[in-house]
Amino acid sequence: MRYEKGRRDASRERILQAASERFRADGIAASGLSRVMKDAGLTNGAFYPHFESKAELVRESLASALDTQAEQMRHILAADGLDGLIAAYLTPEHRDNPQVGCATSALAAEIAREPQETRSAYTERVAALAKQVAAYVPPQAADPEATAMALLATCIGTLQIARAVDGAEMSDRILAAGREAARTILRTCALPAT
Amino acid sequence: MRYEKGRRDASRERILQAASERFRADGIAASGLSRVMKDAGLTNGAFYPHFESKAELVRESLASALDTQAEQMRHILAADGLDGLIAAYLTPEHRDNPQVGCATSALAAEIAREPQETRSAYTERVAALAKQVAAYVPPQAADPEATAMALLATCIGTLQIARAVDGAEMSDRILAAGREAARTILRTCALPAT
DNA sequence: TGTACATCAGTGAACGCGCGTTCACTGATGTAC
DNA sequence: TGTACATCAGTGAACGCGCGTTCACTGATGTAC
Repeated sequence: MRYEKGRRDASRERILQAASERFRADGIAASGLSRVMKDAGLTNGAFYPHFESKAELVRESLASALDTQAEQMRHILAADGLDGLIAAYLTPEHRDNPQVGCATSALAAEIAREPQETRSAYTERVAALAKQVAAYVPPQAADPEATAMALLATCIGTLQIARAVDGAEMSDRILAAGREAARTILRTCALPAT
Repeated sequence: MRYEKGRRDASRERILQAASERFRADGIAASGLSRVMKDAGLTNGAFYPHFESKAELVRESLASALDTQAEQMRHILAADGLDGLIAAYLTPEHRDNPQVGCATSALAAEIAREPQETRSAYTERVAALAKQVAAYVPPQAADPEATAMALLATCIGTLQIARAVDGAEMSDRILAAGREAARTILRTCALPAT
């Protein structure tokens, strides 16, 4: 090794972290590689020894963001269950900091336009997330994974609309309505079927 | 008039229509004006006599798409109520044709990054849509507009995840879970409070 | 009715810029002796 | 322990390209007489 052992890996990690934040903040298409590399403390040309294309960076940084998110959710669920997850997800803080928030909320529409390999990596992780959440859904639910998926969808849709509207008051009301709806889904799946 | 009366307006309308479809299909940042103008059957240079910037086109075409959507929803609600709306929104057809579908599902994250004027135009229309939907929410609901908003959020989040994942089977299951959750929100808001 | 003119929506080439990508080169470090 | 060398992560200029935007010009049409 001509540089300290692990330097290459550390650089790669910094690029991934910078990219995943930049993409969530500004969108994938609107984010240039030069800016990402600058955020990572490197220059343009150092990109290609680490990744073969922007598409690969998108796939890897998305996977990394989703893995981090899964771990954070695991802690929240273990500590405070689904009510804790809803309360932590649908907050003004999460709304106002997309760059460190849920990748699906920030990027879902762009992920849908990515190549199959990226969408496949995304799908695996969403399925795993749903399984994780499903473990905390009341056991009386007919289909815990479907309930988990719907709960996530409600949270994601709510956060996106809360981000898109202008006016703090309306945005806060949207968050509150989303929290209420998410809890409703939870409460109702535990009731006897009608 | 040197050209047929109304020709200018017709061109403007074609540009707006082409833009709103292109943006929903490929995203705002990833869509070039040259391509939009070509879709509209015009050349590059004809853009600026109609709009002062891409930002203005985004604002106008988004407003146009949302107005069209509001009218379509009005018809669906009048004919089949909220169950009809849920059934029409969370379909494979809507999922597979974003270019003519809900602008929020296709563009929410990008709208959040637009200038205040655009977000304000968006907010007005979302509020109007929520009012429209709220009129069909069971009158026992504590806050019909909040329920309407949450219903829309659930539909939007579900459609986005269904578009982002790969694998038709999983995507179809997500749509089904979303339909179920949306109906749950509706049914439950009509129950006496716990 | 026929002709000359004024109008202006639309044309298409060009601007500077940042994009994703390539590549010849640098220079800090570990290794060999 | 000191010196010469090999390595390779990173540098930074350059590539062609499409972006948003500008502008001198065209030519089909309505109007004036």
